Amino acid sequence: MNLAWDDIRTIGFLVETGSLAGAGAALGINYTTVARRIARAEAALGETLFERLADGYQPTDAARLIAGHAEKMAREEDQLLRRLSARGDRLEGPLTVTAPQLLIAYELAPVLTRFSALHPQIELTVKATNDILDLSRREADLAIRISREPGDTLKGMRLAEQQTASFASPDWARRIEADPQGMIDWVVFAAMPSLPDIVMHAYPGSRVRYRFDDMGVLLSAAEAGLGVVRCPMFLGRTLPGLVQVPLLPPQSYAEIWVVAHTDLWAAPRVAAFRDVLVPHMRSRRAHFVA
Amino acid sequence: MNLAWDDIRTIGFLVETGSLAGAGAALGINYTTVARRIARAEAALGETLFERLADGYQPTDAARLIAGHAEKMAREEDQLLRRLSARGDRLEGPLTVTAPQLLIAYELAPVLTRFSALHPQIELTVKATNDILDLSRREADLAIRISREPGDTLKGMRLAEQQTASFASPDWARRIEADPQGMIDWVVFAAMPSLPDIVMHAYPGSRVRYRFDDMGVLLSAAEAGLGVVRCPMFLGRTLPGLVQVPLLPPQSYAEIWVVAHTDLWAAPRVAAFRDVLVPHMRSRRAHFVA
DNA sequence: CCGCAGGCCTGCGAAAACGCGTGCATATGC
DNA sequence: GCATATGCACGCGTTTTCGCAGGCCTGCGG
Repeated sequence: MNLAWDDIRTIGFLVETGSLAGAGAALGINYTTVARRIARAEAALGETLFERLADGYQPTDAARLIAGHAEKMAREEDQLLRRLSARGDRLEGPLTVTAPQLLIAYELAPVLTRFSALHPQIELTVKATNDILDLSRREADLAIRISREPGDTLKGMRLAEQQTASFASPDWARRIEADPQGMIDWVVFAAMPSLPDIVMHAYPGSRVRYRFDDMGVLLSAAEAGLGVVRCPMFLGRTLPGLVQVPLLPPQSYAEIWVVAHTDLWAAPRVAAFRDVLVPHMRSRRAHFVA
Repeated sequence: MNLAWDDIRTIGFLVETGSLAGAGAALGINYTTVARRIARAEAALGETLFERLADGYQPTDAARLIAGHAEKMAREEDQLLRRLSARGDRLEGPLTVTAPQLLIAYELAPVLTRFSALHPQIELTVKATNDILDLSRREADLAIRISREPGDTLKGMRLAEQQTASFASPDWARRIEADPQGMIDWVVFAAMPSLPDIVMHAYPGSRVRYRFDDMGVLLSAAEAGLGVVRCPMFLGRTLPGLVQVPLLPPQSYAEIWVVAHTDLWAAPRVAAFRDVLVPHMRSRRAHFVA
């Protein structure tokens, strides 16, 4: 009764994904190989680990037990890899950074360029996504987040405070100036239930014209003149097709933070990135507030 | 930079044993394979893990770091295997029991016979050794120990109290009875520094004649008439060539315990063994004390 | 000085593991 | 009712991994 560690790992992935194909993709191997490893593990244990059903592999209690321990072993591996990559004082090798798309596109691009120029030996991977990647699982080494909390086992540093305001195309801006009490179209984020009371009270002609579930599209719509948008100061100020309109006074918004796992915070590559990022953001602090 | 779990495990063994051959033996694989896995891991990490020296593989800091995490992963695997083997309500499969040689030879043999007869489906392995096997590492499922403490993460049950007394060949017994103040030879355990004060005081003719580092040999020497021996009651009473002599009054000695890891204590196979062991020992309690 | 043992590297052939393509079963949608 | 997508089993050929045997180096003891 001997169980290979790689088979334990495979069982964990299969329980997690629920299908041979899913586990294979996650492991970067062919699904046939997953099936063979399961068969081998079952033979080694003399126990059935999965029921072969029409819609996939259904784990037995034994498989779930193994998966639980595989999870813990995987956490241990994560920590090992973090510590390994934190070692070594050379500024070379891979570095993965994540940040929201719009922040990268309109604010951080110069930081990336400058960093690459300064450290050509570091292979920089940028994950532009609004998803909160799991830094414990090494989905990224460093994250720039729009959130007040650095997170659980993470170390963080505040880069900037932010405010939001209302922006619109120059055409809309002129119209509002001419007739503040007239009809005003807004384009809003899909999740937002309705316009703020303060707007409805001061500008009763306001109405929601469009909803979008993507901030980039939302901003394009505003630039195209579909209506007024509420967005962070830095976006409204940066986008060429938008000007600020006085419908909404500047409101406090989530701060911008840079965070990394405690194990990696002081690692040379991560520190080098911060050394470019932090001065840049410090010099642009005024850009994010009214 | 991807590291196979089996390679992590291999690195752990190599750091622990210090040589390819040792790690290979511990893993049950050819040492050439160990060398290849190390080479593969080094390539994957882009880092040297071992210095190839004349007297073996010397781990670098990185290898030691990996080995530390491999250790934790191995503990996790141990726990997994314990829990897996504790599952299942069938009385079949492997069971490993350890106990001191002399206890097995002179006291537990009937227990083993009876257990095998009762549960022929259970493949019983008996490790007869005075070494304290690590039950956490699954070196055995159940241990019978002569010690007052069940141990750390173990669950235990006292089987019997014990006393020691002095025994010798019938020849020596007669000689002592005839002339208690005459010269009396003792055979003692190598570790014991000298005869107890109580003996030297009441029988000043006592002297240490031989020392042995093995209890079995020590008893044989006493049976052969080389001298008086101090040993547990049950041994002196059981061995055909020995009779009790009044030099030493019965003294309290370490108790006999049965212990198992908490995870395994209630497992069917382990419980079944206790169900044979405990009544047997209970019925023989008087055998172990004066 | 030389044989020997421990420890390692290398090349070769066998064995195991792997990826791919094909085919089958079931569920889903038009 | 038929086409399609998902998910898996099986067989084949290839790649990788493994064990084995021979040889090299070093330190040790006769």
